[in-house]
Amino acid sequence: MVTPIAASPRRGRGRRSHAQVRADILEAAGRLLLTEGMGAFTIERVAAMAGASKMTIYKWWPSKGSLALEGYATTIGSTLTVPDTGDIERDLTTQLLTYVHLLRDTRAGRVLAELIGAAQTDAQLAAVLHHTYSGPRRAVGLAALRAAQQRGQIRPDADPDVLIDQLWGACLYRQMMPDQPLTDDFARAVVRNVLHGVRE
Amino acid sequence: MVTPIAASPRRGRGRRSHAQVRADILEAAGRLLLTEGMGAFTIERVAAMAGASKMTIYKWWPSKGSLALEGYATTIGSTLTVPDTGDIERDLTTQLLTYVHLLRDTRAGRVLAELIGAAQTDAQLAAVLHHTYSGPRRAVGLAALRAAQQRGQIRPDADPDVLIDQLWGACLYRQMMPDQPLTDDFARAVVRNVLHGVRE
DNA sequence: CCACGTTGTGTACGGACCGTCCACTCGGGC
DNA sequence: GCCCGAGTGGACGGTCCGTACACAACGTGG
Repeated sequence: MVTPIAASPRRGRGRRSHAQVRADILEAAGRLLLTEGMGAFTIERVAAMAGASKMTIYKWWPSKGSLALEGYATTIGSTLTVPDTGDIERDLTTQLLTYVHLLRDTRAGRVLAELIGAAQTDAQLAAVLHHTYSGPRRAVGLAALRAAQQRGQIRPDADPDVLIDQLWGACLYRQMMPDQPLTDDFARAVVRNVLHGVRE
Repeated sequence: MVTPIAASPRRGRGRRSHAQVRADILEAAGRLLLTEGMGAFTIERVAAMAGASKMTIYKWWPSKGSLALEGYATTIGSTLTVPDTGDIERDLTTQLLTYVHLLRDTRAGRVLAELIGAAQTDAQLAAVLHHTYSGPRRAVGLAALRAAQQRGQIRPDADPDVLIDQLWGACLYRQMMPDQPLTDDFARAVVRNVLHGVRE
């Protein structure tokens, strides 16, 4: 038996409201995910923690992955900082440092890698992940890059989408395939390289 | 019941040699992995396909992931092409195009993403993956980049390790987080950007 | 004010795998 | 030719999946 999270003692075997049950389940999902990671994330355990029935969960979430991601999004929230100082190098560095900090220093970073990993064998999760996470993230970066192109700070023939992959993708790669440490200097170097080039 | 792969009919319930059993298991593992993917990869199914006992597998491989990866490596083999024309841009492009081709056009690409995904929740697999895959891969790229630095084609203050992540990492990111297609032009643009920079 | 439909709960089920254990049986080394 | 190491079949308890069914509260319409 796992300790239920319901703050107020469950009334008899009564019935919580639609919204309340949903909220309890999502909170339990987020908590389990952040404390024990995706490897221990199980629908049965979420149900037990939320004091809910598995049936209820299966009724509202199509897959384990989608529940996990929604629980993640609910408890973490997405803090997409969008600095715009007019200096693209400065702004990109700020954004990437924030991203590196998230990946390296918070539980959310670990969990994000695990979610992306799980999405490789869970098409459901992959789709939700695209809508919820990578889509918005990419959009924010694209906006900054396109604005810089308008201002003439970035060559007009450069494809902003490619840059996104070279910036954020590089960081995520270090997180998921860690032969090398993910440091602040790495983030700065990534921005510098792609802006100025390394060719002699 | 799954069709056993043993070419020669199993003799009674006799015993194959150490090496033979190992080989049969690895072949079965590789085949299962490439045909059905990591989602369907199960020790019990590998054992059934190889006509072996689960015990034997557990005796030699510490985790499901390590068996999967070794099966993968055995049947795919690693074809690390190392062109060296003296022109770093040309060589990097060649290497990356080969990589993109592997990721996009072969089953091995899909499986590789699934393996890296699984490694996010399987420390065993992560370790083996580092030794078997990402380490060597990085070493090959590093060699090319360092040589180019020696030749004065790349700025001496640029960190080759960072470049690896921006080149290969970017491609892998598109494979695992596919909001955008992984094309040949993408590979070429990635190399171009990081060598020449996109700053106006 | 009371029956009723809606909605969630408890409980149980068959199935798939996991990881482990034991009894048996070959084969090759002595 | 005998014996021990190594592999096999089979079975076990455990966890989790996904689903089914009967029942209990709630709130709403008659």
